Amino acid sequence: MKDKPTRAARQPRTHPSPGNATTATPHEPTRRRLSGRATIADVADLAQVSTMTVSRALKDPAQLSPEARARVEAAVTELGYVPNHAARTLATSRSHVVAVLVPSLSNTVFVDTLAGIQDCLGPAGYQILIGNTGYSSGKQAELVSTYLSHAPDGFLVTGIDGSEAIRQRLAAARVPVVHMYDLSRTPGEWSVGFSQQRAGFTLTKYLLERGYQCPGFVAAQLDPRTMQRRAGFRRALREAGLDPDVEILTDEPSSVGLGSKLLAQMLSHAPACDAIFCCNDDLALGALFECQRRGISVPGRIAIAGFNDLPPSAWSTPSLTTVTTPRYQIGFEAARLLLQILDGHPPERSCIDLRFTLTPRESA
Amino acid sequence: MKDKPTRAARQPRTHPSPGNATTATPHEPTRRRLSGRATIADVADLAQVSTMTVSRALKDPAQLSPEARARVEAAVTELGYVPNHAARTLATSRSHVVAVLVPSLSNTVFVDTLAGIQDCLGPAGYQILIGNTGYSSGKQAELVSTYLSHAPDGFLVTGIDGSEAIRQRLAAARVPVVHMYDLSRTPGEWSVGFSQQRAGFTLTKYLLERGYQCPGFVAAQLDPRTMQRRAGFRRALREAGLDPDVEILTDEPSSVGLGSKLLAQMLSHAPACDAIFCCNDDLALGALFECQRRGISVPGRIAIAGFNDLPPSAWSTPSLTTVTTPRYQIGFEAARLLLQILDGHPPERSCIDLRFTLTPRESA
DNA sequence: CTGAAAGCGCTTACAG
DNA sequence: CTGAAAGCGCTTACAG
Repeated sequence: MKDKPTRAARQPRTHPSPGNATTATPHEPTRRRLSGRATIADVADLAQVSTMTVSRALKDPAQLSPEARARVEAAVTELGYVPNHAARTLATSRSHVVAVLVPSLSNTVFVDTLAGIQDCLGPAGYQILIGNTGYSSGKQAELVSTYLSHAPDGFLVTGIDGSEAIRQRLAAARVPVVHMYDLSRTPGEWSVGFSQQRAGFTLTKYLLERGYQCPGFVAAQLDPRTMQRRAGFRRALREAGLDPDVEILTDEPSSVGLGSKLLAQMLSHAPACDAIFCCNDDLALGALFECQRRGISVPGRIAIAGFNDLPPSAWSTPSLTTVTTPRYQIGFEAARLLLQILDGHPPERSCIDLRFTLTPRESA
Repeated sequence: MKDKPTRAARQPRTHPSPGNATTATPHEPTRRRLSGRATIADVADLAQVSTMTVSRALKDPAQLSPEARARVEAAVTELGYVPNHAARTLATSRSHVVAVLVPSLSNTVFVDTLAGIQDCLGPAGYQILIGNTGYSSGKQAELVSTYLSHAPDGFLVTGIDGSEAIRQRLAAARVPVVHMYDLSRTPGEWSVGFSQQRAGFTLTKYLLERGYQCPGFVAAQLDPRTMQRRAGFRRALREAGLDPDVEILTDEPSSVGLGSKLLAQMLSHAPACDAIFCCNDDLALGALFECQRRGISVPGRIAIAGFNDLPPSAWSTPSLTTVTTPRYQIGFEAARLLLQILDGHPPERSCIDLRFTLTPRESA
């Protein structure tokens, strides 16, 4: 009696009658759980092997004898067996979930990045939990806590930059974190992106080379990446001996409508401004619309440049000069880096620079 | 010996020394699991109650004596205890995960809907898994399978419309499904949205009332919702005794650039066309850009109307006449409906009509 | 109001 | 190449 295995004691189980070992023979309906799904034990019974053998068949079929493998495979398809993730997670303490924190989804920027993440992580069997922080560090902290309870295997984040407290919670949880979009200067911190500062510098240089005398900087949201672009703008102007303070900054959320508004402000506060560097394409598009509304010629009276190269920017009239950013690649490579870390093969460089491209078009 | 509880047999556990029952007294470091996280057993030990009492304290504190509750609460905060979702899922066969299938994230339409879903489901303790089907029914089938293995408590879907096979897999899994965006005509099927057909009809009627003689329909992607709008367009033209066949349809993915291209096609194929109904705002914006490029006056020579009222549409020059859709509300209400179903309190009506609004502006 | 026991479905050493 | 046992961390009846 004391040798009776736990499994049998836990629950009566109907077995296929011992006689029909061949898969072709019809057998009694296999017992299912409440969930309605077949379990690994059902497969094992039907295939006449132990649950472990089924487990092995699933993760490394080569380990089995051809016969056993064939029987397990047949049982799996016959029962429509799908592994239960919760059970696997509990047993392995690997959730195969990655938490992704992005500051916004309202333009295509981070959506492209998510696509890259999905394309890398999906085939590797990972699910992603997407948290939209709305550029708020309170929301960030909240999401980190929530996701931590799901025990993700890793985090992919944009814009944790602000809060030291959040960084510490993440460190305490000993979960690997890859930062996206900017290049980290903190040693030992993984990052995939490009130099926001250099991108801002490059675009501004371009404007100066085109002969604009008084470029201005227009920005909203004012997240750290935007501020880096601004730093690049200022550096270029200073190097050229020009006034770096022609700027309109607001922490309102970025939008096309806001771009219209900010263009108007720039025009009235700095009438000499002959070119504006908008910290993103949405703002630039709004600025362009406002110029059209007022009959102001672009780039004749004022040049307009954006940032990111969103899809509409190539089609507006005039088309928008901008900086093309490797958004999809950032997601894909950040995910790939995380996978390498999780597999115990971290690369040497902790900081992957994916670069940006200046894309001159008609507006500047 | 045989009475030794399983837990003790499984793993040696260090208890706080029996003497110091008060929470203020320092105690030995509590044992943690490999995962590094405290477990319910750790909390139980520290609070000197059973694990079940902790479990109760977490879900219904009122059930406990004030003393026990206080000790559990103190232990929870001291250990930073966070419940393990995988264990809870396994024990309850409720995953607290909802799978959401959307056809695209590349404009703000479904992003708004996701926000609504999050805002409803997040506070209720649910996580969402977001699947982007890319308007492909193959991808749909794939995502349904993948997500089914995560045993979501429910599905929120847009555009399963196509495949009967997918509908059946979902039905077989006995998981509740709420359809979003159109109103289902299939009895017993939950849906939250508005009548796409009526919306198409209403916008077309408006164009006719404004005196346009030869409206045309421009559409891409050709998903079922787009085709419903087209049906509304055709009905309105037929009722007016006009030719409903002025149309350019393509199954290419929708984009601003494509809008420019399709406007050009319409102009050359149907020179008499004096108003176009674009099946979404991206297409309409592209069409507008193309008119600007060609120096064609809008709405003078040709009127342009869009669909959805995306944020830029209010700001273009001219601003875009369109149909405003309750995208956020659709997500929120669909999620709320799902929650009601999961709680065993389904509403009587299976079909929730959230309506649309005609938004006339400058372009038509 | 509180607890002992068994179970959820899987995997990890450890044997053989 | 294959299996018995124990464990992952929680909850659900069932008792008292």
